[in-house]
Amino acid sequence: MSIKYAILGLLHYRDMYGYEIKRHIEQNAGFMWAINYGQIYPNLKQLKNEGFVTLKEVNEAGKKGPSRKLYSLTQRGREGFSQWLSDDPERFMLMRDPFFLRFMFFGFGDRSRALELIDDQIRHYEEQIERRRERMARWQKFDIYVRLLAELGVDFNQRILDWLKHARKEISCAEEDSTTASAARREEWKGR
Amino acid sequence: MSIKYAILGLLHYRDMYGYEIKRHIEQNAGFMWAINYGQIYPNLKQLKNEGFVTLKEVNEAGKKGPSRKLYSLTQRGREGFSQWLSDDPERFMLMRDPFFLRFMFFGFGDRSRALELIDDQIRHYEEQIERRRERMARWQKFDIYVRLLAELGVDFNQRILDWLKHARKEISCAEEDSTTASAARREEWKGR
DNA sequence: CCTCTCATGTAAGACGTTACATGATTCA
DNA sequence: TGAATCATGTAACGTCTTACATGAGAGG
Repeated sequence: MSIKYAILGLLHYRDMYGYEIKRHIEQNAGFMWAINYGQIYPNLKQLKNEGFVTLKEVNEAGKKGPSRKLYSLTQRGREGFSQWLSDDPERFMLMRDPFFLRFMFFGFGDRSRALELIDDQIRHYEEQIERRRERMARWQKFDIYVRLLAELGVDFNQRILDWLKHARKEISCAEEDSTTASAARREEWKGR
Repeated sequence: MSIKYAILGLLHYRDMYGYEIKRHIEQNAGFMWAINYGQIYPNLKQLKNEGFVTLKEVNEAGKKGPSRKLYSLTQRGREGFSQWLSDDPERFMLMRDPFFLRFMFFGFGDRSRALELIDDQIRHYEEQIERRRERMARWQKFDIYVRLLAELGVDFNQRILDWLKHARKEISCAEEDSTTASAARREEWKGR
């Protein structure tokens, strides 16, 4: 399981509390990690029981917002993390996406509905790219690894968007000719 | 849950048995779906109980290989699938990848080990691309949607490989200068 | 006063993975 | 005879998601 290690990783920057960890992961690794409290809090508890983190401080409510539990890395946590970091990673990427799965079977459904869903997807990725551009600045403060990942994230978004537009064109023109013209369009997309 | 719908989708092509369904998903949707028997067989059972598929035929052992259970779509299955296909998809893509997660924290570990892991990854994606090229021909027999997805899969692989090589260069040259030269290399990569 | 954001947590259930059990056929 | 592949399945375990419960502080 790697959420634990994601938490340990973040605690290298500074001591944090659960709510903050979630926000961090969403903002900085949102393109590869969906996270929720049902994962954060039980994992923090377990990490504490295993001696990887300690509860450093509890800000009681009434001072500045509600109570917070600040967690801190222990030596053991640092060592465990370090070990994990240099292990061989287990599995490789799966771009598991409910839209792509549907897409694979669009041929068994209505073409106009397929085009609608593609348009929704295009809109979504356009917004996504906007939001990501706004956040680009914040990543410049991080180290080279985080910046490189951010670049990859942006590039992926743009690629998917390009592909969606290419696919849309390809599909809506599917009648006219199914070999020559479409092959030309495929080349056009590849050439970017 | 969408594995059920992936199964219903495949049964649109022809009647199939569990083992065959797994093989199909691995070969044709392997870049987005990891599948195992622990999912296939229980799901087939459930689909049968819900009336989406029927057991059409049982090839007993001893004739041509071990016994097979051929499943077939019912009218209800066709309708349910059709409904799902035109629904709005729920979530969006996460490229959840244990390597990328590690990568994000390479700054807290050993740089030479990081470079080793990157090299392993480069090797893996190079092999992956080779294998995918060999399979490219088989996708030409499918409809436009499957072909478009296959194109995306290939493109993604290539993109990740390019990025890994770019990252490797960037990291191994990280001492010399941390602003001018790296900015130039970043532009170089973006410009492809 | 009411709603939003901040903050912590739990419980139930859905989903996915791994390991195991079984047995036939094919090919070396 | 032994190993590989084909074929079906289950049980245990781990992970993830969803929904719920609670309550303080800030701002309109």
